[in-house]
Amino acid sequence: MDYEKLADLILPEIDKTIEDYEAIYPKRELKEGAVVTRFAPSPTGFLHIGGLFSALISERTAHQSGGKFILRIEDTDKKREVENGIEKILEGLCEFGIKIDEGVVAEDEEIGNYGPYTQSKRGAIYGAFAKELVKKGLAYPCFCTEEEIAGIRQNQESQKLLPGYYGEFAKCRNLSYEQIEENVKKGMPFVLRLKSPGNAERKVSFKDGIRGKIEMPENIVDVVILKSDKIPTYHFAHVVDDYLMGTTYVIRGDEWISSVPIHLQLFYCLGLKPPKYAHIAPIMKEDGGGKRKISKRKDPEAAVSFYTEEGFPVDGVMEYLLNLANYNFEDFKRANKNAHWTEFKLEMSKMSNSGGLFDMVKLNDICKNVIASMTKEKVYEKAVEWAKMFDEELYGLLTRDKAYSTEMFGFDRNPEKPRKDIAKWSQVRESFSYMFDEIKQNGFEYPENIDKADMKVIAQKYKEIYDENDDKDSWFNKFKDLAVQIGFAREVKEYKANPENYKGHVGDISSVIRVAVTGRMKSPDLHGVLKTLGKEKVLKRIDEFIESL
RNA sequence: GGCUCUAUCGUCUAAUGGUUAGGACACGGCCCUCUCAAGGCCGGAAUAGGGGUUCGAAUCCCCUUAGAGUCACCA
Repeated sequence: MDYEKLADLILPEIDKTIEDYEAIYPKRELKEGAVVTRFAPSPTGFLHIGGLFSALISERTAHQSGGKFILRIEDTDKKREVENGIEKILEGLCEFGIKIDEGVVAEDEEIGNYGPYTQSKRGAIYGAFAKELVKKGLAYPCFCTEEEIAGIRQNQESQKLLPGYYGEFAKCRNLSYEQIEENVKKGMPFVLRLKSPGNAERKVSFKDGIRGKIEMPENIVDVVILKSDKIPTYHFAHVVDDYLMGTTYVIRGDEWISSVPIHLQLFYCLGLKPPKYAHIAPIMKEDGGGKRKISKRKDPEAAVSFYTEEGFPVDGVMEYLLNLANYNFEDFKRANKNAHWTEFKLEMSKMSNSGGLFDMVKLNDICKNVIASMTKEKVYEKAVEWAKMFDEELYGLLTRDKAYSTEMFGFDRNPEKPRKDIAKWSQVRESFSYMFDEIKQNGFEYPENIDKADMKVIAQKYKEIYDENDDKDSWFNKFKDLAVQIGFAREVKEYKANPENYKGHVGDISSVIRVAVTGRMKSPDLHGVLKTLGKEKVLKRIDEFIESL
């Protein structure tokens, strides 16, 4: 058959060749060891935590090598597309500090010399590569209907054969030029299939960056490369795009691992050199004893917006992801307390090759540490940023008196042993509610071991000796003096040694004042709380407390 | 079902033929302490099962079991 003629028959509108495009997109000049990676999501909804993970791995791999990180949009399936899909992805990446060197940077904006980076705008390019395949006799039009394909499949299943369009089942493989021409002239829809040169007896092997050597049977299926609307399938688009864009390292989810033989074959048929591959395990979720891939539909925590809404610090989420990626990230953090996560050298070989469970508890811990290591000014800034978006009332309260709020975030924030209580900004409201009359809950959590009469005495007497200017030592000495005055032990130890001699101890004095002022039994450093609250609030609250008794 | 991958404390994992199988999170106890948090110390907790190979196996091989992925004109 005259394949040149066939190519012109089925792809008449294509007038450029692979060489033409190679001239438009020349080979990149990269320094030794520099890697080009890409993140290539479909705009089918919000950015998934697994997507962020994969983007992070790709971005790190590129940037720590001095290479480039590309964002490509794979919008070849219009049915699944979602409104603002691109924007949502961009927003998510930006939020978490993933920097894009090339590709789509806004709904209708791209940067870089290897574009367009949106697959729906690359039709002619795929056409050229497909036409080349037809000319080589390595691709052919297939006119089979959905029903026919289903029939073939059923037949194969009943015979327990490999399902798919291949070998003797590939009817359209052997169509003559005349038959094809007739079908085309009749306007019959067709797809373009690869005429697979594979042999199931032979193996292909490749070295995966994470899993090492993987060996699989060659692909023998005549996969579709161009759908009936001339839009490429993922397989074909991947090969064409990553070749032309100069991707040197394809990092993607491990659901692609079993299609590698197809991709390798496509590169081979086109006479192109394939990139390196690394397939990362998905993030899993515990589900009734078993585990399953974290799911967009069922799990709210699958969306990255969940983390921003909850107010997990961005760096905490990234550190958690890095921790999931490389076990030695923890060691790195221990050795470099104040280092930013971008200073960590991610190693592909240290990636786990089975999917780990997403551990919200661990995320919490990491986020607590991240917040604990911030200055009070930073905490203020971040908390305000979050509140502005998600808690208007809190935003108003925090910004009403910046100095006050900043002091509040400074409670127990000493550099050696920083207080670790909040993991996310949404906890600020509850944790610091007592600092604001507007959100302070009513009522008091009375200590159980102290008589109400004693509480009253303590509160009244404390009012008399309270001086908002006391430093911490003299402030606490007043508690001790007061304790002794009313038959409580000056030191907790004295009380423990002879409990029968005392009604209580100095700790009980502070408990009463703590409850009077904050309403609760637990609080950070009481001296700091009183000082920040200020004389007016303190006295008013003590009065309210006395009245409540 | 075919193909591929995986299997170490509850969880994430370290130990690439020789370790009392290590760490982190979580959990429990003690200490410190005006409460809480933090911190310090201590503790319980694992090589899926069965066969080999070897002086020696978590590690290599085989089988079993379990889980994951994939087998579209979806990505």
